[in-house]
Amino acid sequence: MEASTTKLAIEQIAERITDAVMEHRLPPGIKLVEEKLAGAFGVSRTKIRQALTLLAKEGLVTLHPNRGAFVKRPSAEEARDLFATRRLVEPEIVRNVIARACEQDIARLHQHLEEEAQARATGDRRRIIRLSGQFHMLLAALAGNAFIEKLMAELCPLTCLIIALYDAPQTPACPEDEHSQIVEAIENHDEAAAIRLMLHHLEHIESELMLDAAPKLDIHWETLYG
Amino acid sequence: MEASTTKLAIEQIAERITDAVMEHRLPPGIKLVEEKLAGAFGVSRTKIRQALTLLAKEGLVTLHPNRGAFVKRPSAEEARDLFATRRLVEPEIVRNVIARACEQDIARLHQHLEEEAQARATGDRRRIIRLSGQFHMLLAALAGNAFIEKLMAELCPLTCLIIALYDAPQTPACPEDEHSQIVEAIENHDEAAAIRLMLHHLEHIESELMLDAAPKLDIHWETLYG
DNA sequence: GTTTAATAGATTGCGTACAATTTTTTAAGA
DNA sequence: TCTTAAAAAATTGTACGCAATCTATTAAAC
Repeated sequence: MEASTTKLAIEQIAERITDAVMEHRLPPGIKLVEEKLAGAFGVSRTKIRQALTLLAKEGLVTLHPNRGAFVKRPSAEEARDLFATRRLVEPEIVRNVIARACEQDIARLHQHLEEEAQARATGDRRRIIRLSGQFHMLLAALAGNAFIEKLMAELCPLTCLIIALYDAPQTPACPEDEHSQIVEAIENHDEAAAIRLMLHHLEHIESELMLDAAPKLDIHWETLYG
Repeated sequence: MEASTTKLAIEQIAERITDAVMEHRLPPGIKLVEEKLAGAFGVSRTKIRQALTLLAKEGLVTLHPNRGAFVKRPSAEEARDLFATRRLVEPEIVRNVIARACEQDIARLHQHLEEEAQARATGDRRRIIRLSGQFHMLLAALAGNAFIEKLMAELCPLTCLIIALYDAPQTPACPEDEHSQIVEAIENHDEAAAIRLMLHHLEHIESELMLDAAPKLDIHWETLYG
């Protein structure tokens, strides 16, 4: 979130904030002060304001009138709704990717798996979380339906947020090879297997959450800039 | 779109513009000049600008850098993607509504059907189109999943836009009783029938579009304020 | 008459300033 | 010491103004 030399468009600002949320650098509930962001990005508040309305529409940020913008703290019910939506949509994504992915698309998937492996190897936990989300965004992009792609581009960052709030602290970042298995099934055009693996993967993530317990209350200031 | 006395929030401005699009008062491709809108709504351009970025994120408006905002002209491919998405999502909506709708919810549905009938009786074509879209938004709201509700709140106005672009001119507004039949099946907790009727309804709408022909090119200035 | 260039006009992009509101700090009272 | 009240500081909401850009008009050249 450092100041940059080139002028940033509001979408880019929103994207940078989204990345920070996905990497758990901006924890749920934290206040996003406009002036601070303006300073950090080297633009005026006007642009920050537009980026924040964008993120609010996206659902990643909550706007309290006269009180400011806060990174969303999804409720347990929202978390359940989110996974229900993903269970509905992602099998369709898998179907479409199998039906229309070309070699280049498959190559991109492999390249992404490589990045994930690398992040795991170097123990870069933040990057692992973000890349795990972005794997599903990439799949959605390859499915060739702009509406579903856009939906997943909203649901994945929110999923990262939910993990930040409800994940058991000792849980390992993400199952090592579930993404690879899905890609493998896609390559083999094994629709049934790919869907089964996808649903298993989603249920796996959701099951490790503690949605019945109270969400983590306060912000971990110590590790915020760790 | 007349000037109002109370101060409008940007969401309200966006909603008013959305309604105008749904009623085909703002046709696809028309330019939305910031100053004009600011005058019409009695606010400064700053707020209009935020409303437009919101609508652009929603997909109802296209933003051309330095050239302004235009009501979107969805391509045939986007139209097909939209209906594919609706065919995926709306059966799930029907399932959820059947599972969890209370009497009050059913009453709201009947109330809406009444409004539609009234609009049909008075021949208010604009209102019919908007209400037809809003029926699906209401169903989505009753399904109890915030993400699906939000998705449908974007897809329905876009559907109106697609109808404006690709509908055969002589087509009657909307099949008279398909909405009522869906509500009836929901009331009877007949999931299979409700889903079948919903899919039939969607296919009916899509089939009446001329997605293979070139979209209507220019704006009907004569009927714009009719 | 058509094309090209130059000018004038309109519109968008964005920073800034100020009012309205909230939050924090300080002080007084119980 | 804990409440409550008042003042100060910080932050948001919004309009305004100017620079940058695009569009339309006019004039010139061919």
